[in-house]
Amino acid sequence: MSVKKIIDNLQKNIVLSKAEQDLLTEKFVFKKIRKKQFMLHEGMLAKDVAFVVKGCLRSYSIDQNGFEHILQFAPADWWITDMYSFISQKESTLNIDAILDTEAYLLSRKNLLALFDEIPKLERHFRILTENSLVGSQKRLIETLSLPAKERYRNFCNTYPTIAHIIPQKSIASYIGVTPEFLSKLRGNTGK
Amino acid sequence: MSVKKIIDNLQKNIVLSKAEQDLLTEKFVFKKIRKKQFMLHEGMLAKDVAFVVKGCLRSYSIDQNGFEHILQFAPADWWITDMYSFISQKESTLNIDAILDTEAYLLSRKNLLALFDEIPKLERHFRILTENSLVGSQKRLIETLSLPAKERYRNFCNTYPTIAHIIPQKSIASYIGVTPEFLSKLRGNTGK
DNA sequence: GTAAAATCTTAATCTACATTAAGTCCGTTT
DNA sequence: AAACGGACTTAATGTAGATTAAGATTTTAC
Repeated sequence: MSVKKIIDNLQKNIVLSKAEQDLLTEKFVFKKIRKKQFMLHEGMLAKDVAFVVKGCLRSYSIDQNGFEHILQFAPADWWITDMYSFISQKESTLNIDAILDTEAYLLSRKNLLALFDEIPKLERHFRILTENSLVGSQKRLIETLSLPAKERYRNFCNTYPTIAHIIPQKSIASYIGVTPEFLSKLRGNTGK
Repeated sequence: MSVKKIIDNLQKNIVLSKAEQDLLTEKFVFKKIRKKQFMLHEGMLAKDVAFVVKGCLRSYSIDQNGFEHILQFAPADWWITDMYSFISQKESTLNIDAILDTEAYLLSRKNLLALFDEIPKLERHFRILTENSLVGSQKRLIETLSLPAKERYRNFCNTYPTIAHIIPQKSIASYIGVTPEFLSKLRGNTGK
């Protein structure tokens, strides 16, 4: 079963006994999310964090003018949620939906916090996970402030090689912060 | 002594016994960093994380064209380091220097990791700290992608009310991602 | 399998912000 | 107190990327 993928992910940072592995896996709920279906709607509470084993989810906000801005893609082996809502349990500002047919394991905030107390070293894994997310977010922020669109596109392709040629280009445009028309022009130039 | 400020900061998320407080505080090193002095140079290792008790530090990168991009300000009660270098112990991509005469307590990576093992609940505090930083970084990323410069300036003033009128305007411009000339024009419009 | 809808491309025009440059107002240094 | 460099302003000109619009191509739905 693909529960193993979660265990493998956790064991990147910590070692878990068989008993601990069992305790963990029974808290995850398997779910299929078909293309265009939502895992989280803006204004709801982010009850769960998802670990994707197949397909791809994305998180995004919608601005005053109705434009989407994609914060994160989550292909296989990535974690995704609305961190703000998940940790504060206040209304989310993000939407999360599937851009491909997706399979994921969901873990509720309540169960995660309970697991932190039952398996203290689990807290280490999620601290490290969050540290790495922070570094990634800061790196992207600096890039957004300092690099022109063409290089941000190149960086996107390096960060998400597995989905760069599968997902719609307008999603990539929304992620790197340009219009689909402009991205189309950029790609036309280089022929890539 | 101002060590108390660190303890107060930590006790926002966890409760510490007197013994634990003592164990902690002896690991922190007090340091004065005068205006324009560096705490970290690009290419060095970020050995320490700093907790600022007075003044203000900033972290920033310098792009290919020599322009500065400020990632974070750290006035009193804020933590600051180059997270990438601090957690990976690879060469930093950021500089950290003082924009005001500053007093801070430094904690080395080595001592922090030792403390995580000696006081497991400390890991919780830093997980939560990192979670909040991540939420802040993601919020700013979305804002950078979706809001015009004028509103990003307003948001800066809300995030850093204590320093908005003390630090040079060119620093604010570098943080919100515009030239000093354009920020000057923005401010001229509203008279603020 | 075909119609409708969504996505992608191309091109003309427009705008938020950058660049350049010149001048003003500091706070420091000597 | 003069001289200096750094910070801020103003204004003319330049440009990366937005907007609008129209057609071409691919995907989805029935």
